[in-house]
Amino acid sequence: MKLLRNTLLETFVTVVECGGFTDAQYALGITQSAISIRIRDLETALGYRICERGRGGFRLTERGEIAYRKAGDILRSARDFDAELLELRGTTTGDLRIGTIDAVNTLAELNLAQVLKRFLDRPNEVQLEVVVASPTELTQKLITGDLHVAIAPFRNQVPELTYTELCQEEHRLYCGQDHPLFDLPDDQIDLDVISQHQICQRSYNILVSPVLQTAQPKATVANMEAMAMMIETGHFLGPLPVHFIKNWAHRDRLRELAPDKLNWNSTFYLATRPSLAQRRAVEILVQDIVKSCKRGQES
Amino acid sequence: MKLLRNTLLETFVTVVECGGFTDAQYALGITQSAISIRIRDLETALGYRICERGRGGFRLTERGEIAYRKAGDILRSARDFDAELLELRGTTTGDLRIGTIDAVNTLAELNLAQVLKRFLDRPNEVQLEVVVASPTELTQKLITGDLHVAIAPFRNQVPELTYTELCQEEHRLYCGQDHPLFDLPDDQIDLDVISQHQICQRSYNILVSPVLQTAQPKATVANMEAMAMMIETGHFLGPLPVHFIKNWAHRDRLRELAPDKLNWNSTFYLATRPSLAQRRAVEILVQDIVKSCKRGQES
DNA sequence: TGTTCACATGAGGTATTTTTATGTAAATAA
DNA sequence: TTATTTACATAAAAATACCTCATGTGAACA
Repeated sequence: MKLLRNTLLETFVTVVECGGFTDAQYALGITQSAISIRIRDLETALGYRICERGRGGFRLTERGEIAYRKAGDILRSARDFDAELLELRGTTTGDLRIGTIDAVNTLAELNLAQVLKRFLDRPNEVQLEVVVASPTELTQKLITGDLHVAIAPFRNQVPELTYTELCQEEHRLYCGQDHPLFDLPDDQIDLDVISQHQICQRSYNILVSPVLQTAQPKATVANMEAMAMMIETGHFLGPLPVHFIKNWAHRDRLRELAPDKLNWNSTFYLATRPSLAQRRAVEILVQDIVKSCKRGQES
Repeated sequence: MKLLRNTLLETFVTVVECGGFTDAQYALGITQSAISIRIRDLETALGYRICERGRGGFRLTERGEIAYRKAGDILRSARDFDAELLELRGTTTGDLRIGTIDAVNTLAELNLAQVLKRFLDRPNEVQLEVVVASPTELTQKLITGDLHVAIAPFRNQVPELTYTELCQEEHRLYCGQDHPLFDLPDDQIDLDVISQHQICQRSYNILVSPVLQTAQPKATVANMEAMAMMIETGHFLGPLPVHFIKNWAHRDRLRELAPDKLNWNSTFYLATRPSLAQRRAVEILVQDIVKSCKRGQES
């Protein structure tokens, strides 16, 4: 049910996402002619062409590009508006857009999958959407309203958002089985030896180089699996979360290096925009997450 | 022309503002029955009653109150959205909501009336709205998008907004003709004498008491005319902008006190939200204001 | 050159919305 | 008490908007 329905804008956005009228038919549940008319009407209202279409392919015009972005924004806030008003009725409804960094599913203390399961088990009409991005992107998306909640090790906390501490994540340094250090006995491995080797750096979160005082890292990755793969090549050392290794298929092909000397902790936070915390759906999910984390730490 | 037209919400907001269906007919240009149906439809969609109506008078329910506020917000941002998309067409259009503190019209260096005149003289379809409020309220309204630009002596500047310095405003201390100090020769008036008397304090802006080290002020006003009237009672001394006095009808009934020792300057700023500065209408107005101020200072 | 693809257009029908006319209930007046 | 007015609700008819179906058009491609 839609309070703030706007057929023209919704059509436009769907058409862009489907890459043309023909496919959008099925997404919108109307015929291609209806779409054609709606887009024409929108263009008439705007006074300029928003997209080129036809046999040559579908393409947004320059202005159409801007219009598309703005339309997406306003439709998102319209959906939130709907949800807010409908929740006054007593039901839990609307979109719930959650963001995390990658590889959170193996964080035992949090157990996000379990939390989501519990949330979905409750009677509600909420539509979940999960986005994976870097902490910086998550922060941005929270502020613009793209996301309702996000979970990540937020190092730079901004005043617009509220943060709740969730749990710790321990990182250690690893090498692959083809790496020269793989077969070296423990007593021959110290920081000096380690610092002779190339490090693969994650583009956010743990910074290894300062501790080891190695040169600029030759490789940078923005994803945990990518990091694991780079390490598996045997060319790089790299930090990985302990919980991640436990679930990594080839964990026997990786070796921890000086775990007692080299380990880093990052704190995971749950972030929300205070104004959105009013939404019942958001409220419930946040409580679920926090509760799950407390339980995770006790056990 | 409306891109994001929402008949139900617009009807609701108008009905609330008109205080009932009957008056809203004329505002909306439809019959009372249509309004009745629209409100019923909105209530059906929401699942709860938003207002009590009938012979006993019109009244919002508790939830209706919340819905009304949220509806106002979303409609405002919908209008802004419209304006942004329509301006891509090349025309200058949309709402332009300006906020100031009171008594800016006599600020010779700024000459806001002249600026607005010039703006309206240009060919455009912009709808102006001017709001007068305190700096704190103006800041709030800018952040929420209630206002596009505001002019005031912003002492507490927040990072969400951008500020442009405009001009200075000089305040001096005055007394009314019935005040004991009114007829005292200049050489008998010094800070000690002055500090014996009651001060009328403005609820924001110039703080007189710290300088004079007088007791807590007995009277507080939130408006320049109110201040002038309090001073005219002969019971209070109070600060007023010099430019304001020049245009005050009863300026011969007021007397400046120790203008060489007691004068305060406040700096006027123009504040906008960076994201809104993109709007052509906002851009043009801001340029007009800044230009007018520069001219004002030269002459 | 003909065919196909992706959209545009027009006629006709269906849905939605509005108006007109009238009904109802509460407050006020007689 | 009863009549009247006020403010809104409702039903049916009228008007309008919207969609589908059938068909047209023009660019790309075989």
